[in-house]
Amino acid sequence: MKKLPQISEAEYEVMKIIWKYAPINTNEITEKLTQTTSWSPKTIQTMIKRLTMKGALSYEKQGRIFVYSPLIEENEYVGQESSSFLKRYYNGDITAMLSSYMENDRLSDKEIDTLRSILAKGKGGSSYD
Amino acid sequence: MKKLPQISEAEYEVMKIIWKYAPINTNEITEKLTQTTSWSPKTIQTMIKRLTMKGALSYEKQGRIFVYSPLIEENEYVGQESSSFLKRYYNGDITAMLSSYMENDRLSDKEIDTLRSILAKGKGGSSYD
DNA sequence: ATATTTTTATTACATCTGTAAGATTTGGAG
DNA sequence: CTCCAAATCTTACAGATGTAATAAAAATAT
Repeated sequence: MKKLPQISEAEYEVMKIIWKYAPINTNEITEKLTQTTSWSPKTIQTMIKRLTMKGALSYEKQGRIFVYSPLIEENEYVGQESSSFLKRYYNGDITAMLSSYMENDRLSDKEIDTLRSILAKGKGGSSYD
Repeated sequence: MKKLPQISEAEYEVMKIIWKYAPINTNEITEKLTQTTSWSPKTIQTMIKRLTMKGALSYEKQGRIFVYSPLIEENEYVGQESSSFLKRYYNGDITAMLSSYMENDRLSDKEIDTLRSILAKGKGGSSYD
């Protein structure tokens, strides 16, 4: 697997918009983000620029404006971040995370149910031989 | 819940040692960390200093040396980080994370089994009334 | 008491990030 | 063809982080 670029927290917010709406131009990105954040258009501009420099975005010139598309997949990126998060805080063990959530009562009954049914779809129950 | 200090990635490595071995002095911390990292003792010193300034560590002078103890709980800190991770990447929904792991075949059979049994301990199965 | 060693404190510096302002380029109006 | 408004590019700057080196303080040996 190729090495994904390092994306900061604020940059990630920009990526989310682009993943959702690409191809999308600067103004549209700015419009979406000013609704959910307090960033100035200049700040958003900087984020977009940095993301293209980092190789996270490609753009196509359409007349005067640039239209952006992601160069990395959301799925892949989130997967990488998840795995590095688990490694750092749970020794790479997702069962340890769940376990900790259970023990600290951070799961609602509904969530437990949902998790059970997600896991039920797995390859065979544990009672098979 | 009180606001925990912001701890960087490298600082967190230091915290892990202290959580595990506290009360522990500088030399012992340095010894442990040079075994697992490539940091110079000076660097480790800086981390310790910053952590005390941030209010993550307390120390007690024992003659010439300082002996450190954590001021924040590992559990609490990891919990906070987990929750902010989930919020950022899975909209705060841990079931979404698990779901994504299932769908991308990132769980081994063994892990699925373990997860099932962790969840089995929850309050009543979904098939009860 | 003083020199030496050990420990802690101060300073350094480049990169990354958040947060923009200012400069420049260029497509479109006239 | 020229000028303007819009879009992009360059520059700025403070705080956090990684990574130490240097300076100062203090305890111990002599």
